[in-house]
Amino acid sequence: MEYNFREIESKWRKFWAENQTFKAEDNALKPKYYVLDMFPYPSGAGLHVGHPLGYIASDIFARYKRLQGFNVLHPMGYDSFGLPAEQYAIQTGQHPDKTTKENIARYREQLDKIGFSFDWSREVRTSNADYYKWTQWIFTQLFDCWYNNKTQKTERISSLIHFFATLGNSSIDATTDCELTFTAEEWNGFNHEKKEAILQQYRLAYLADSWVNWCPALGTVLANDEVINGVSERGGHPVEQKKMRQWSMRIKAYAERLISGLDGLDWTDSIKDQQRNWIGKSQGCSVNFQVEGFLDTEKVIEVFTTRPDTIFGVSFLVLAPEHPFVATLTTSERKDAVESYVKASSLKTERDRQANVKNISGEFLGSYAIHPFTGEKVELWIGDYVLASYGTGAVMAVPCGDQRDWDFATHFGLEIKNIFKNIDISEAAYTEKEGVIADSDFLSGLTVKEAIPAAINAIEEKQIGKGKTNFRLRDAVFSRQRYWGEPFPVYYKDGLPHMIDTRYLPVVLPEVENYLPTADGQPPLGNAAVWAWDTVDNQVVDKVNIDHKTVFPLELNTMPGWAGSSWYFLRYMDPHNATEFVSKEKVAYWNNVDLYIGGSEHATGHLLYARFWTKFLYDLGYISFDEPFQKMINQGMILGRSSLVYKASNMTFETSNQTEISNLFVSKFWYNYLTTKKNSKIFKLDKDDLFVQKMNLILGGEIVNSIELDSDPISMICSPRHVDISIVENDRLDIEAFKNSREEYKNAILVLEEEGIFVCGSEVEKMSKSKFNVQTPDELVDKFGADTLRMYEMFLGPLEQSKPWDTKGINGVHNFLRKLWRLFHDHENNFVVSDDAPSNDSLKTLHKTIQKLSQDLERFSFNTGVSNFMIAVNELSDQKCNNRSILRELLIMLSPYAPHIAEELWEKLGYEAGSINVASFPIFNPEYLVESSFSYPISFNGKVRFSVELPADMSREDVEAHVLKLDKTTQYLEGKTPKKMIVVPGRIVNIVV
RNA sequence: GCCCAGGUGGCGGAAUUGGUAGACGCGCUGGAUUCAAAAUCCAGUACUGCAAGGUGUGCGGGUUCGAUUCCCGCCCUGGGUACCA
Repeated sequence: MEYNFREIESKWRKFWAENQTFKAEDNALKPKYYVLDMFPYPSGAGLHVGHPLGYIASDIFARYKRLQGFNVLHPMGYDSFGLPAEQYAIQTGQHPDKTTKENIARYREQLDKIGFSFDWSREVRTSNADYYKWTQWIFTQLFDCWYNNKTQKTERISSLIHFFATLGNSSIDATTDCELTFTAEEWNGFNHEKKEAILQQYRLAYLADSWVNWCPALGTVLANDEVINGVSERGGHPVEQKKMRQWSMRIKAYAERLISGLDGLDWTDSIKDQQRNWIGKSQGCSVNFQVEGFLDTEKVIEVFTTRPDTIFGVSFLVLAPEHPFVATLTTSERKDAVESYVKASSLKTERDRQANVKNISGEFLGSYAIHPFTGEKVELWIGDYVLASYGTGAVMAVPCGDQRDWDFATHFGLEIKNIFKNIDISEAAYTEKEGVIADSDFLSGLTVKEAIPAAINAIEEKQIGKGKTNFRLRDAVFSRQRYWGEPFPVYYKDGLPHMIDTRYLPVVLPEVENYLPTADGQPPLGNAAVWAWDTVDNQVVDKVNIDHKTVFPLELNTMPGWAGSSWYFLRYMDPHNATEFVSKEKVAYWNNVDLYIGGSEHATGHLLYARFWTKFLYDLGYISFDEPFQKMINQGMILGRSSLVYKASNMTFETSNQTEISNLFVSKFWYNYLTTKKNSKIFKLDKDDLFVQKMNLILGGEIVNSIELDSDPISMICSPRHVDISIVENDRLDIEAFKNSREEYKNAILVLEEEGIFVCGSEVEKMSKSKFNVQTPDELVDKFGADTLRMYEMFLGPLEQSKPWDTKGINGVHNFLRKLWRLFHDHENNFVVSDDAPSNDSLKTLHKTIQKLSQDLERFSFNTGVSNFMIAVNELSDQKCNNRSILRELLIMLSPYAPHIAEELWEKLGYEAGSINVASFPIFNPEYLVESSFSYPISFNGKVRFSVELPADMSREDVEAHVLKLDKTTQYLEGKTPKKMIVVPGRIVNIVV
């Protein structure tokens, strides 16, 4: 074999590992470049060809940056806590740590085969105690901080206590749930419990009773981004709302910075938009409505609106059914109806509420609010289209300007005031934010844009509300009722949470006998015997020692999956630091991630949480930047191409000797044939029909007389069945393998095509085990080599696009590498290169390639990069070029894409092994591309007719004169005089007739 | 519904500031080599037409000497989101 990729690739993998070729030095002399792949969860299924797509791209870029003289940090590790390992543990009784390690080993084996230039000395695993020690540490820091809105900065809780003790809380602008106002004297008079309860409402990590997404099937709480359409992201189980005491993260505090920070990031608009929508900033104003019959200032209904300009269009107010005032504001006549409505909506899950968007429902409370400007009575309603958890849980309904209010008003026959000048609202609300306001006292005649600030002014002057910004973003629930996650460094004393001193971290995950919740419904950690905190010896001790004096119960929840992944990119900079989560020097040198590659599915989860923690750590001065990922590329999904066989169904065979015909599979041609028959309403196939004849041929006699096709238009003549793609090649089924693949296929009758082959149908869909369309990288590496796989995955198309996987083209890429090999070898596979001066053609090919390749790499266009290598090798082969100086440069450029073959040939060229990784990327010299002549396309009215070779430096005027004199020009002019002539030197000539 | 991305041969895709649409690869057709096959090499391959030519980048308009590229309207596919006041 000439190009022995198996030998070459194993040789260099070994070399790289032994020589630690890709170890990144924490060296401040070279400029740094940080290339990171999104943290993988090591699933039991291993990698399929879709997974390494991004890794290959980032690896190419990392290697390219090394060639440019950068000190490259390109690490890999595992997000190794998580649900699947735990569920597997529940099923099999195996410790998740064991199965996780096995999965990681398999991942590593698969990754190693592809030749990535990861610095494995920096590997991190979130489930390692020396990693989660620092996750716990960060949690304690969050607990110890609050957010100052005035300075837009995180501060230590001690500064807040100082404020409280000297000024009370009324002058503090903090992100808080605290509604109580107190003076310094009052604060100083509070007992410890009361103080701590108040502080909880300020802490960034806080314990609170909150409505959570409870998933009974998984037995745990889920974050908002883990719930998709009312079911769990993992497993698709129903989710309901439940009030539970949970740890939460006050991410809301950072909402403004999380939105504005997006502007400086080099991410796709689509991800930025997703984050913006998720955070959901809306600017508006709060307005207080007095309630009729209540002088008590406590009974004021506060609403939030983004359209204060429509305040004179208010015709009723709607409260959420959960609004605290509902019971008191309901009159006795309306009591029964309102109570049953409140009860009915409390029983609805969030999903039901979402599903019934079209179903308008609500009840009149019987009481009235007072319009703050007109003094008119305004009906009070409840309706479940108003959400308790957003804004104030109450809205001022303006049916003329809001479609939901319009629908509600129309449904219940409520008044619809029109406050828009010359706008018809009889069919629908007018929701555009433009136009002129009418019938609105001091706002009349103003445009919407003028009226909004004018209304806010008036509202503020009247002291019935103020301009306000609301966010849709909710605080993130941080507790999970699971075993396989980071334990909280928290014990409980008198019902209050206390942090374990950071000196004693990590608090190591205890052993349990089983991974299910306890009989009394506690999380799995409730099963642990040794799970109490001894505040004297500062260690975890047996629960029997709990005395609530010096030994206390520990937290039973664990942290969610996103805890460990919110800061892992920092740990890679300093993975073995035992005294800090990352040293200041190292974080200052490496800074944030220059290039982050991963899927877009983390848009509102990981990518938001990691930004939040980064801003937090930045505020505290631990790190020197407040955005973690400067540039991000989201690779598209690789879809599987499934193969289908067609099982005959809904066909009735009329046979001469009662032969039972079942288990019949037809090839693609016959599938199309039968479908066409049915579609043209031919339901009976006679003896002279092609398919009947074919059947008799197979059965060996005149057995089938006719076939009846089911005439029901819905029924399918043949039902497609997935077959394993490993027994199909180029859509051709391996019939033997098919029959042996399943018991029921043993006696299958196959109706083949003319050529005696069985052709499968195909479908492009997500890669999954159940569709038998999973392609693992391992098989392809075995068959073609890692270099071929790397280049082929890149060759498929633009990185960001999702595309179907199809191995059809892989031969083309493999042939390219063999052709490259032949450039360096003669027919007998002897290594032969020439030291002669290269030809001008070869220099031109080389420099054209340098130019295109650099441009392609800079814009992450890896697919065109591969094409350019192919073009270069084709041209050099045609030129019979084997010049060392040309091939050397070509190899350097190729080494990021196909590192193994590049190393091998580099060594053969006589350079030091491994040194191609630190060679210099060739410099483009435009002189080699200078052409003496240019072939001008000559077009008439924009249509190209012919071309003519002219000197490249010919002036515009000369080109024009020359072209006009040509016979062909005269021919195409057909006797007419040109109106205008456009000459773009070096580009085109266009003659307008 | 709203937001975002995309729509180019038989297929994956290319065309970087508006300038020869279909690079490169697959597949297919024909040929060379071979006892034969694989591999390799050569030629062809958008559609239509015998040809000259005509038509072509989802559809309909527009700007321009010239549009896959810019503008307006629409259709389709994929992703996100969903009573957010």
